[in-house]
Amino acid sequence: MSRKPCCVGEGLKKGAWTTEEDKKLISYIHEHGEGGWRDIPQKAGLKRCGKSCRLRWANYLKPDIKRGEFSYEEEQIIIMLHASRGNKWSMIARHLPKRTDNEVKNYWNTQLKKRLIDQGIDPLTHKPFALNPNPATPMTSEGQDDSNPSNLDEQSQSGSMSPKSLPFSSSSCNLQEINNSDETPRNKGSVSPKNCRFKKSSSTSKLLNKFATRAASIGNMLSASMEGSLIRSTTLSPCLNDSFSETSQFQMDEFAPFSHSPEQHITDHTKEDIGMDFDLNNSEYDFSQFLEKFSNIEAEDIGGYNQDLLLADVSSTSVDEDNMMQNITGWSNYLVDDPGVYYDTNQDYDDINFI
DNA sequence: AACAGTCTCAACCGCCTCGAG
DNA sequence: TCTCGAGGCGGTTGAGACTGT
Repeated sequence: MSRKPCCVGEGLKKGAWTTEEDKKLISYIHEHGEGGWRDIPQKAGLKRCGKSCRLRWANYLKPDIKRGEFSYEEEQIIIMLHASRGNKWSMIARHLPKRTDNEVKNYWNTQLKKRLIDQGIDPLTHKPFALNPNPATPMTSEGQDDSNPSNLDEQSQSGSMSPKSLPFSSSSCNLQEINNSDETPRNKGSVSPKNCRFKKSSSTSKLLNKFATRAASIGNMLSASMEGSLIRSTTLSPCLNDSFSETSQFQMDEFAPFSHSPEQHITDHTKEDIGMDFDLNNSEYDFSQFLEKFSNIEAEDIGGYNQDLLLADVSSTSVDEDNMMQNITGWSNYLVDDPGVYYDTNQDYDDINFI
């Protein structure tokens, strides 16, 4: 059995729509409403197939479509949802009011994907292409010219520094490199949420800030624990304390996403600093629990954005330890690595730890 | 100014899903 | 339960705009 193609027919027009055609379609839909797309062309006097009409309406003519540049918040949402769900453009678009799946898809393919590649991250897996065995020369604000394309290429090829993400690169929060270092993380690119803060311009940013902080912290803990060489709490606590106190005022006691066993090689001191309790010996973690906990924190403080919408599509998938680690590392890197990242003007570049 | 290369995004294509009969 | 078709979805294409030489 073969299905006849939707859009075959003599004299059917293809290609760009004219304003005249647009007017006809708009007029018809205003009068009769959406639906029954197969019959619309004939009734509206259009030499187009119904499918083409539906697409034209849905992607372009619909009155509540938002066009133009994507905001910082929208970018972050796309990246997060793509990381968790892949190329589910319609699903992602549902989280971006007034954006169409086609627009989101185009934006990903033309902008975000390239940006991730520039940063040495595989846009398909959302993981680094490869860890850089030779960390790039530490960066300073001096001598960096973002507008210099040759600089950009070198940086992207090194996989260590995103031109667009300066001064806060993903590298500055690269957990694995931190753990491979003999030096204290503080001196060699520790995960410092304070240094990797988002704009505070919106509720969504606040939400993302919190998640970034959490993810980075948890990533640190898991990574250190799995290597059996836990970073001393003194190296972790400053950034955590800073970030938690400044960005969220979390009630840390309430946040214990993976709490089960007290038996682990995390020192009590560290746990205290982190403010949470893990069962690192448990082979599986329910990542959705983490998200659920996260979404419930300071619900009233999130403002207008619908967290449920953001988190609704995160399935309750149990992941193994490796996946958990990769997810957290990847997400935290994304969340702190963006050209729109807020830079605290009270802070010197010297305070920023680059690898 | 002319040309070539690159980028963007609207539109198309073909497969999939789901509901009606 | 099966068939059929409308609508939905993601991948791909290509025309036009843009940029560099």
